[in-house]
Amino acid sequence: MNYWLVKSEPDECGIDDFVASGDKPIRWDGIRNYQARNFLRAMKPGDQVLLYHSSCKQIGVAGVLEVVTEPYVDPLQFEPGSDYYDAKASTDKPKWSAVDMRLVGKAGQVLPLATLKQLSALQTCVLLTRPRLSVMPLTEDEWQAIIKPLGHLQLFSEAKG
DNA sequence: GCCAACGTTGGC
DNA sequence: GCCAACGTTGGC
Repeated sequence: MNYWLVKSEPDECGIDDFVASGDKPIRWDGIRNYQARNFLRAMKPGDQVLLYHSSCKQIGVAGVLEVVTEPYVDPLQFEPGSDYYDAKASTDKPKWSAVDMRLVGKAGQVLPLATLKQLSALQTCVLLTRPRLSVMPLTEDEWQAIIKPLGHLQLFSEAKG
């Protein structure tokens, strides 16, 4: 099993969207960066994923997701109306991939970026060393270092409240 | 293949 | 709104 971190603006797709979706997975699509895509393509069902909220009031880790499908062709690349349409992609030669994820749990509080920056285990973490990458792997040590201070996770049934 | 110009991400 | 850090594009 692998560990990952994905970034999203909560206005686009945040932890509360996963809470609202409950058991039903949400498609993680619209990745249009090759490095991020290549990491996404390495995802397997059962992999654990931290959801990071970016460009918002409370920047930081908001909860835990789980990969539920193998990576598959992102359909948005073929939809001319979509923000994620790619004229150079064809059904013969698709360029971009997506996976489905579902909520594992929502953090009681967002674990802020400022706190992450202080964790010694994260000093070499891709999150802090490589800006602008929206899908990245985490080592088990990095995962543990974030999960601990993240505290109790509300399961989707709880989080719905 | 090089590199300048431009666009995007994302924290502050 | 600003700007640093990148990635992409396109001329040559």
